[in-house]
Amino acid sequence: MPRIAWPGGHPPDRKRRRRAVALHPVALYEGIMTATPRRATYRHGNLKSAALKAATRLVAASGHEQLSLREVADAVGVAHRSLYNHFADREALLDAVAAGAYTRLAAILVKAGTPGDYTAKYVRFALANRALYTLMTSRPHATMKHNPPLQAAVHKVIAQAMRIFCQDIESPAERRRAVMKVYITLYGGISLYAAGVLDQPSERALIAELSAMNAGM
Amino acid sequence: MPRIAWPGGHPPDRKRRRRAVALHPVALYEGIMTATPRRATYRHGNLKSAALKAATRLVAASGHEQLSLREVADAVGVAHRSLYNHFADREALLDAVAAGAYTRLAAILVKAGTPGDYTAKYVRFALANRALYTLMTSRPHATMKHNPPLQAAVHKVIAQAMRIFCQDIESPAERRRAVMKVYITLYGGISLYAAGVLDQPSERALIAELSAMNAGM
DNA sequence: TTTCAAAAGCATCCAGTGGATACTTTAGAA
DNA sequence: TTCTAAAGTATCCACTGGATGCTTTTGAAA
Repeated sequence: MPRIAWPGGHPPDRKRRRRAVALHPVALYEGIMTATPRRATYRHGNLKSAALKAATRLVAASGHEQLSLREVADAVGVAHRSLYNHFADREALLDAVAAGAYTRLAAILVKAGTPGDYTAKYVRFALANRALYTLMTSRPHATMKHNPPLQAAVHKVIAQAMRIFCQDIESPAERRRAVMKVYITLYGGISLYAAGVLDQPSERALIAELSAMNAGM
Repeated sequence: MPRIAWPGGHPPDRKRRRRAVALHPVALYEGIMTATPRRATYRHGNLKSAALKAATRLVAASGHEQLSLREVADAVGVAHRSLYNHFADREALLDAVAAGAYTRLAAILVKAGTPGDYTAKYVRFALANRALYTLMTSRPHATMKHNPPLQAAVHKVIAQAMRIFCQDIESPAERRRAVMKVYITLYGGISLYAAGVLDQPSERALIAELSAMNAGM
């Protein structure tokens, strides 16, 4: 069975090819038997970080449940299977997106000086990046334990809360307990607000409310 | 092109048929050209409520994100497309499951007498039915507004909270605000506990903690 | 400088999903 | 008794995440 050489395995499938041609009119000039590379070089060069950026953008736009690997691959001009060279599976990609978002959040919280300030910054980040915040809080806890980069990013956020909310508390267990009470109100409040259940007060009013709830701790 | 009559449209597809035979050895006695009905009667008779029960069981077992229509259809012995005669789409089925769960929860909360009692019953229900609780709280708020049965079921739960937590409050806006503060802590606390973030105190300890947080309201 | 293994690409395949279409059976009202 | 509408059915479609086996390219060892 004679087969012509083709860059990267078999010649492309008819159906997908027709769609590719429709999307890339330039292929019309190249003749039907010519490969239509998505890119000048065979190697992407920067695929991992490019994919991460694209995935982050897509998650922010449409939510992590909608995200498909093919969508990400298309965005960076690569076959969907190529992503598996850099991420074990879809979940691993989402974990990486979440880790990046936690890192960004931690960088913001480092600059917080008071409980009210922390609350305001945390709430503003969550509401300005709702889909990302949903992704961050949806990563299964068991998964995190086996994902050092993600765990480290989360830890940075928690460390800032400790610094701000637990200055006077000695016992580590008590410190952790106090932080968790803070997160209960933050997470509950943001979730209900984002879901539209809270009669839509202003962001400012929400922050004031949650600050007050956390004041006594 | 001659075609033999077949119950319900075209003769079955080769591949799926082979699998069906493998699952139902009784078909071996019926000859290859005989229809192998999944059920004695053509009409199911009770499909809507049977599908609802099966879907509820499957969601409770594996979570609503895993639920597939084919799984539900198989469980009640019906073609997956038949479910569309009773539910507009997958989301509508999930909405119905959620409405049923809210109704069950409301029936429990009617018997609550004090804030602590309400909190305990609510938390116990949520933790005993975690996957269902996740489904209930994940229904988009906008969807609820256009789904009267679901909205009514949710309203029953809120009405009980009003009765218990807002006896002394006059202003409707203030009553609603107070209830929302209660839900912020309940939802936040249950979510973090279920996610395994809270160092796993006992259910009893969680209830005590959340009751205390809601005491001052 | 050449060789060659491993990393990073690729087309294709596969089983599964939600939904669409066009068909048949059957209950029950006219 | 007839006949319509509701409730079944098989099949089709586009799409998904993941598996396989191929090819190109890089860069270090020889």
